[in-house]
This record gives sequence, structure tokens and C-alpha cells, in this order.
Amino acid sequence: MRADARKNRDHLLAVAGTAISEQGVEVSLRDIARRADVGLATLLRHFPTREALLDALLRTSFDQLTAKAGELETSSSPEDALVSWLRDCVAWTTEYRGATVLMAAAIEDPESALHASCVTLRAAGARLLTRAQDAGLARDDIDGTDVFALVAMLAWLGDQPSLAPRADHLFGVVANAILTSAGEDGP
Amino acid sequence: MRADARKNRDHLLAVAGTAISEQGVEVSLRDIARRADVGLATLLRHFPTREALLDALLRTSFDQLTAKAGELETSSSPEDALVSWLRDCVAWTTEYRGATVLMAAAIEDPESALHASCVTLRAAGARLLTRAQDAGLARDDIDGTDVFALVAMLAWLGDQPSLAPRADHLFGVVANAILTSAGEDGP
DNA sequence: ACCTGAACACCGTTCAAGT
DNA sequence: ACCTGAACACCGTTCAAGT
Repeated sequence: MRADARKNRDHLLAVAGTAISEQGVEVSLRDIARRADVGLATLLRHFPTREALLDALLRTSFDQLTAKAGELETSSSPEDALVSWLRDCVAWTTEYRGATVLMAAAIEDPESALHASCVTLRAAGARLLTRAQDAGLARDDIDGTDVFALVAMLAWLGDQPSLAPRADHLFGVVANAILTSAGEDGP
Repeated sequence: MRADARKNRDHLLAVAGTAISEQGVEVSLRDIARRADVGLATLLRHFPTREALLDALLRTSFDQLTAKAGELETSSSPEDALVSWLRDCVAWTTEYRGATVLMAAAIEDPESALHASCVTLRAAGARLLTRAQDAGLARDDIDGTDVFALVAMLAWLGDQPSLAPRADHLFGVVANAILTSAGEDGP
């Protein structure tokens, strides 16, 4: 890549990051280009779709979360590892309002630029889940996709201004549900 | 209202209903007007915002759900009443893809055309919850807004094509969580 | 190679002009 | 009263023309 192109690309990513943190992932691409003092077509040249731009922005965070899962696997109890990793995932999405919808769409669309990252993330969560299940600490009728869905639901909740105040509390309710043995219906 | 205006209004509602069931609540208003053989400005005259149109369409269903809650309060056990009503709410939203986001926004925005309907719905759910709590069958650290949020989460899940297959299963997980006594952490 | 302005087909909003 | 075409300011996409 030519030096000027690299510079444009990096600058666009920086501007896109702040624009998205301000207005959410549906921010106008034209607006990002304007704020980066660059033609809209230049943005589209570097990132042909909104998802491609998101992927470039999110990949670092995804990699960190995946790495974190690996650490927790050895450093914490199966129960603590799973719950605190889930909490990290949900907390992280608050930086990217609206990203959950894109991630949900990407998880089963191999064409999506976000697909690979989402699959990796799901696998990391699935490993922590399996570990907790093997220790008899998590219900065994759920799998990695269920955990992905539950995280997505809680992240979505945090995206809704009117319901966000309940997000922390309901995280506890859901986490508790995951850690309940399956088949035992209530008290 | 003049006869021709009434006719336009009814026709617009019918067309909007089918358009939304096909494409979700974000369908183009221009498209609805086109399919109704009416000027776009005429649609906007009857329904000044998208939410006003949604409200007119959803009010009937909301009233039915509220009435259903009243029936269940006397006809079923506190546990069955709550769970089957929640199931009805979630099932209903599959008709209106994307409506959950609008409902979440409306529940705390008194200016929204959907506000009153959402508040009524939440109150109906809250009554069923309280009844179950009084019988010692539901955790007592949640309230009507939490239930509204949980329903919204599950409805949102059904809206995501990739996660929808898990919606039924996770409904069971969440329902189970609601019916678990609070404070009792796992087995 | 890389960038860009301009044209395109869309969107929701608004309003003066018609019946 | 009610309806509507047209103008407006936006959006993302595409591409011929520039450097």
C-alpha cells in the first residue's frame, strides 16, 4: 500500500472510531468522510461496505476478548471465568452502539467481513462454557451459539436508552440462569 | 372525518400491515403510499410519524394481549399465567419484525405515539408477575420493567435470522430464571 | 496506484396549489 | 376538508476523469 493511502486509511479509522462512539454504528459514511477531509469515494475504496469498516475497527477488541478468554481458562475457576468473560463482552459493546445487530447477522453469513471475527469469539465463549459444564457448574442444554445469543441480547439491552438501566441487573439474572443445572425446574 | 379520508386511512392501514409483515417496520413510507395508490403526503397527513402509523396498527394487538392477561389472572395458576402470557407476547412480535426497538424507545418517551400502549402492556405484565411473586413462585428482585425488558430481548432475538432458531429454547431458559427464587444462587 | 467530483436512485419532510 | 406534485436536504453506490 502506498504511503498516502496508508495514511488515509489510518486517519479514516480514527475518525470512524470517534464518530461511531458518538452516534452509533449507523452513522453516515458521508459524515465520516467529511470529518476525515476525504472524498466519500475514498472511504468506500478502503472499506467497500460498512461491515468492512466495522471489522477493521472491531478486530483488535475481538482479539483482546479472545485472548482474555484464554487467560481466564487457566487463571480462574470455571464459574468465575465464564461469568466475568461474559461481563467483559457485554461491557465492551457499549462502545459500539448498534454493533450487536451487525454481529448477529455476521455470525451465520460467511460473506460478511465480520464473519471470521464473530466465529472466533463464539468459539472462545464455547470453550469457557464447556469447561464450566464439565465441572457441573453450568446447565448442559446450551451451547456456544446460545451463549453468543444471550450476550447479544444483553448487549442489545444496553443499547436501548430506556432499558439500559436494567442491563446490569438482568445480566445477573441471565448469568444465574446459565449456572443453574438444567432439568431442575425451579425450587 | 370525511368519507373519502376514512377510506384512505383504512386502506393505508391495510397496505401498511402487509408491507410491514413482508419487510419489517422500517419499510419505506413512500413504498406504502405507492402500493396504496395514494400520495406520500396523504400518508403523512394521516400518520405524521412512523410511530403514529405503527401505533394505529399495533393498538388492536396490544389491547388483545392486555385482555388476555386479565383472563389468565383468573383462569390459570400464577405460574402458568405468567409464562404463557410472556410466550404470547414474544410470539406476537414475530408479526412485526423490528417493532421491539420502537417499543423500547416508546416505553419511556411520553411524546411517542406508542407510549400509552406500551405502558398499558407493561402494567398487564406487572400484575401477572406480582401475582406469581405473592405466591412465592417468581423471584422478587424483578419488576414490570424487567419483565418488559426480558420480553423485548427475546423478541429481538426472534428478529435476528441467525439467532431466531434459539429463541424458543432461550425463552425456556429465561422463563426458568424468572421462576427461580432470588437469592438462591444455583444448586 | 490512488483520489475525487458528479450523477444516480433512493429516503422522509414540507408546503403551495389544486379539488 | 382533504389531497398532491414538486422542491428540499439527506443517504449509499458507481464511475469517468484527474494526479
